[in-house]
Amino acid sequence: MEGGQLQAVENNQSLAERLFVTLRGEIVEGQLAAGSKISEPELARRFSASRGSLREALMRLESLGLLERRVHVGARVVDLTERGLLDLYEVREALEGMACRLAAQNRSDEDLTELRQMLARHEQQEELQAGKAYFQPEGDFDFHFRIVQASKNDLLIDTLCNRLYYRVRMYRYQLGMASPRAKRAFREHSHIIEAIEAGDGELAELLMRRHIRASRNNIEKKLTTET
Amino acid sequence: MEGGQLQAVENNQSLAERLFVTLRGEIVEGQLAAGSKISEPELARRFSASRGSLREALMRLESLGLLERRVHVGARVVDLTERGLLDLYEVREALEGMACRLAAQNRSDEDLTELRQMLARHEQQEELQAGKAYFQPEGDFDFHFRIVQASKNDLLIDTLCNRLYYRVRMYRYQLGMASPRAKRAFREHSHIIEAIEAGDGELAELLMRRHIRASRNNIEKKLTTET
DNA sequence: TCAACCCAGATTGTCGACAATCTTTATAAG
DNA sequence: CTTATAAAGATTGTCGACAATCTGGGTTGA
Repeated sequence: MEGGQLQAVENNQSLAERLFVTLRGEIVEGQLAAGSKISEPELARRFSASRGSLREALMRLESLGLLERRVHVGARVVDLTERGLLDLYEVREALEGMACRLAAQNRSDEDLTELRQMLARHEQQEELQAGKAYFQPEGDFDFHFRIVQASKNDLLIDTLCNRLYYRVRMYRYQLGMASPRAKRAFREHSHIIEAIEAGDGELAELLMRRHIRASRNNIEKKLTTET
Repeated sequence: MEGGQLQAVENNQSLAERLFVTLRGEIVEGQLAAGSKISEPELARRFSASRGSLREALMRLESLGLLERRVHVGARVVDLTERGLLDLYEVREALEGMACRLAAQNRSDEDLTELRQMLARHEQQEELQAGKAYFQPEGDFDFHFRIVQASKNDLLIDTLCNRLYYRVRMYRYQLGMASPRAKRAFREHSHIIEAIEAGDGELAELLMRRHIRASRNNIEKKLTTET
């Protein structure tokens, strides 16, 4: 348990905000173990901050669903369950499907060119490390992320990119989720972009939902056979 | 601006929690006007609470999307825009559609009987006040609410019932949304329940999405003709 | 031996005060 | 008269201390 370095982030923000960002990272990457209890005094000492500022950060983490607080008992990091992971996939299927439908309607030309560039980069990476058998996970995130932004629905963007995003990353880091085969994921992404370019929202939604559901089924199968 | 009565809620909760619930109600019903600035010292005095406790309540409200805070500037109640209302419908279409699909799979027998009872009550009410031309809005909420709970997906339930729910109510109260015709809404609800009972998730999702999209289109048309 | 009760220690909730920052108003220069 | 500058006032962010509550261990009684 090191003396904590606060990330610089943006220097002009509030202390509570920096604490929030730092702790969020530690929870996602598992340095603050899933299921473990949070001691306010201890964490406050570790960052040389007051309990008040720390508490503000904790409450933001709670609203992200990264920890649970109970009155007069304290905060615990959420624990990762198979059920929670599968639930998350179902919500993503619904929301990202809708995001694709809307992106096909509302995308700007700039959105489209950026998506195409991103896809090209992924293809290069894939060819370079063809043997490596898995996709850059961050690249996959970026792709989904970028599509959501093209939907132009602020509530949808906030829900997916600010609220569910970190939960997804937490599962990826700590349950080391099966990443779909690079080749197949690449082709699916490619088809989704084509549907978006063609303005076919119905197809774009269908493809994205199938894409996400395939991942979910993959995980579900792996979990039921392993346990 | 009255001296504020804190709702009893549950007496054994924290002060910040009670402040949160009270303020949430005032924002939803418009007593704290949309778009208006929040003065921490003023509100704290009004409830005879410290600024610290009040700030905790404000932060929870922020995470509900009911107010926006900017560093060193303060909090404002969100303002209601047509765009925001339409965005909200799109997110609900995606999430409640998925909730219906899952409810068809995962509902308990108890869920189903409660839904049927609820529908029966609505039919009675409707016959009683047939001329009144509009549905009890709370009844409609309850119906959607109850379906979501039958989905058994905790993340979905939390997102819809704890996060989006109050935003929906806020728009209903303050923009006095067009409530769909009672007769038609009732029939649509009835068909949705039948699909859920039959375990036909695909149909249930389709019907719910159509149901919500019809409301959205109704609003959209009304807004574009009025302005 | 086991259960209920009680006490001590620690943790969380709440408060008031101080420091940093923003907004507004008044002033002065162009 | 307009614009820029600067001081004053108010608001927000941060802190440390006190009160209310929970947790764990020990004691007492059946």
